[in-house]
Amino acid sequence: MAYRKTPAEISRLEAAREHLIACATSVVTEVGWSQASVTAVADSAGIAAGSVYQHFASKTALAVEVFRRAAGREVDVLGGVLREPGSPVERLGRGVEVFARRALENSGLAYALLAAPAEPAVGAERLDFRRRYRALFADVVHEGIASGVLPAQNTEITAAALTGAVGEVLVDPLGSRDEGANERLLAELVAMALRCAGAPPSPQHP
Amino acid sequence: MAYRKTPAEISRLEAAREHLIACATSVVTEVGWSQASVTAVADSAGIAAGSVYQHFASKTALAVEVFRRAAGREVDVLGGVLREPGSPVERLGRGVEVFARRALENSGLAYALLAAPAEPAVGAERLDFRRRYRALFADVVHEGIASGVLPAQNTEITAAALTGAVGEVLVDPLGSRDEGANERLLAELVAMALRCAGAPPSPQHP
DNA sequence: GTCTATACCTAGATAGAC
DNA sequence: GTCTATCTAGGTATAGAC
Repeated sequence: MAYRKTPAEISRLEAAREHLIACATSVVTEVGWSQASVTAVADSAGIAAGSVYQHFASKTALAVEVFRRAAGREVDVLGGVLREPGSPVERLGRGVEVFARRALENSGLAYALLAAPAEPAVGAERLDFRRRYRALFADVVHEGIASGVLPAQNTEITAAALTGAVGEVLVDPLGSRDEGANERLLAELVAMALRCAGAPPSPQHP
Repeated sequence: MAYRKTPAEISRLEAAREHLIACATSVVTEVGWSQASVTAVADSAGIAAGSVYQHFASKTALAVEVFRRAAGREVDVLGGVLREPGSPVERLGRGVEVFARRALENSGLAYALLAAPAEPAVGAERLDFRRRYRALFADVVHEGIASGVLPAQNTEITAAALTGAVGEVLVDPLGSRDEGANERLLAELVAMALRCAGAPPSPQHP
């Protein structure tokens, strides 16, 4: 009679795998993809380098999994915000604010997702990630055009600009990093985003 | 009596060095930083790998020089366009158009300068490069505000957004690559940039 | 299943002949 | 000064003991 894994064994394995992914994510967040060697990740997870290969066929496979998990969370959050009630312009503003706020608060991860040097396989995931971000923004802009609150425009370009703008501000943080400065930065980013989409100037952003 | 290099010897050496830089630039443009090994660059220049070290102390030093030359040219071109006669809004539009056009026409180089995975030393140069681009845009936006044709805004953020937006469109080219599409893309990028800076809608971009 | 030890490969850099 | 040949370091992946 063939041996079968018990549920307990399966969940132990999965837990180990999840732990490895979580530790790898931390390492990448702290030192970037290029410095996240198999040895460094294994050390962080408290296992031997060789043991990594019990869970992933290659370092690349692990890196891709790490990227997909983190990117998926960010896309889900942004998607959720953009689907909340409100006018397209309000939702667009909140979406940009949430995107940027999360990036500022966890800049290591944001940098890893958006810009940090990485191997080609991760680069391909990154392209897909940015496309999904742009698609989310483009949908809201499109809604705004359809409902007449935004002028006609190439929604792909506006969405790409919003993604690129937040990324640019993030990668090379402007000015100081104190709390007040971050809040002002966010407000000004949102104002810029609304202008970019063609929303009429609002009294609170004179 | 000590030996001195003759002028002819000096210029021959400099010529060899320049040739090496030019070939390295080509290689980087074609295959990116990470694939531009010393061997590949030396082959391209028609010399042995070891001979590279007659001209540069390390691969990193060569890479930095390649980056600085190319980035310096781009900054000079953009600076020149932004200083030509015209209103701040006109100049801003032309600047974005020139930036994007050059990037589209030589996308390999633009990608290498703006986004391609690279070693840390090149990454540092890239940060500086992007800062210089942003400073140029920020100056024109500032002029526009001072002369009353643009609304008050954080010029650093607007400038960062313009840089990021063009980079984003560039790194993942939208749509087809035929001539007409490129021209439409450029027109729409410029329209987006002017909205982003808060320029009033013009009749030619309804 | 996990560890230790190691094989293997790539790529930067160096030494010595010519 | 340039080439050929080689050294070395760092990192992925594997083999075999436990």
